Amino acid sequence: MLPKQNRLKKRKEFGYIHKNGKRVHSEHLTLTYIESRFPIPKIGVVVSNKSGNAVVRNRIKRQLREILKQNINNLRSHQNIVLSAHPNISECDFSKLGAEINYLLKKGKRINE
RNA sequence: GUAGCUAGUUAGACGGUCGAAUUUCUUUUUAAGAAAUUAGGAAAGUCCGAGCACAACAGGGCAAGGUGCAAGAUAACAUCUUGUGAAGGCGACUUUAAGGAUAGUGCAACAGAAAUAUACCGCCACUUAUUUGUCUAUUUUUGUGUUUUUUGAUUUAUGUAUUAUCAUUUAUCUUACCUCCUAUUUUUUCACAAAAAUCCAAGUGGUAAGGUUGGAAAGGUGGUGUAAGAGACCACCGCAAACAAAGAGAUUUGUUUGGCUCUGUAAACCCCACCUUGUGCAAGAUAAGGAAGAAAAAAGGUUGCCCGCCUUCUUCCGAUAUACAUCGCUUGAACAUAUUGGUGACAAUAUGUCUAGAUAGAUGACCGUCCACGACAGAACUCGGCUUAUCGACUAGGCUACCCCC
RNA sequence: GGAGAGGUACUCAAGUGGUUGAAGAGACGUCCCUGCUAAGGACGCAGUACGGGAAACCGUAGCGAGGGUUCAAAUCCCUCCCUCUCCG
Repeated sequence: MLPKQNRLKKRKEFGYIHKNGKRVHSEHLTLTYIESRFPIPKIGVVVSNKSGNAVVRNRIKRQLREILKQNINNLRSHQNIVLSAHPNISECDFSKLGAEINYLLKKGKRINE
């Protein structure tokens, strides 16, 4: 799990980021990000109801959070990130998800060089 | 040994690295460290029943809805247990929305003479009229015209037969392909015309045996009986009612009586008996109000309606603004073990335990080893059930049928 | 988490037990009309599966799926599946 200070929590925050943020896409994921005035980066994960039943959705969320946790020290400060999964996400395994997230973070220039 | 029946249990294991939530303790002061605990048999579907919370849920009536063999269990139930009836299985055993159709109403297409009541055909008796020719029907003969095979569908009759089926057979319709394509004759079928022969009507009453249907025709089979017939009578079977016995009861057994009353449908309306206030934790609780104006008849609330009951409104100003919070929230019809009572569901007593409580939502991610290679699947206020999904593994000094050996 | 509504042809849909060939409209296909197209007109369309037949045609199943009640179910009852809406 992510530490509590790094989580996005409020419904308003998710709505604001979805409305005003910039997006980067890959085959199974979408990364939405926006600048913020707090130095600590905050991350939220979204998996829709169409991806599968509750067990599948929970496992995907855990795997995505685990990958983000490994990269959290490399992330640039002053930003909020929402990672959304596409409905066919259940095809991917752990290593493929990690590759996709790295690709997205580099493409969106979210990582400290 | 094979095939089953019943009742249950379980739902990968071990190790390493990195993390999350709750509680407690310690140190430091907002963080860190340690320890303990951290998802199921269905957590699911939300199909029933309760707790709990709020709303004057006081109360009465109507409407609406639910349940439906008996006795019991339970906080309650559309649940469970033990029995009864019915159905299925060689059997162990399983399944069962199983009250009332003689309280009333409705519906029952098509077919059929007739659909819950009738009397069309037929059968029988009696009375009246009466042999005539027209019509009609049948048969025979003659003449004219059409058709003639095969397959399929529908249909008539006969035989076997309880029916069904099967075999033979009659007629009509459909027409691909093949053969012939000129004419004549014979036979058969149908249509038309002519001739000859035969039969003929109406009414009253009795009867429900027979009449190609249909899911269903109002007891069945055989006999007696009769003008013809009939539960009109008899034997056996079946149905219904009353009585007696057994049982707590559903019901069972026996005896007597009955055939006027008697089709099916209540998962159609309905009747009988019993039950139901509504909304649902997004329930709800915790806060800051003040001023002015209107007002006794209306408005609003209380369940769908009526009675009844309860409350009061409008405007302006201001406060609260991470209320996106805290509580509700987990000690409970709880769990484990033992004893006792009960056929059993279950209950009582004793001892012990505290065993998820998140809020973008924790209970995990990755790696390694082993095996049978891991199914269905994720708590969201809490319980009791039902239903549905599910790779497998295992248990019972349990039970049944068949086969083999002693 | 809680409360509801619906499912009939390619699409929109009618049909609440009974001769049903399961209305109707659009779309689609064929033909007519026109020098050509559009519009218009006619016909066909529960168009599927299985069995029989050379064919015409006949029989059975089929209204989201599976059971039940009934002589008879798209319709009545039960259980599942799918879609949509509302409650901060």
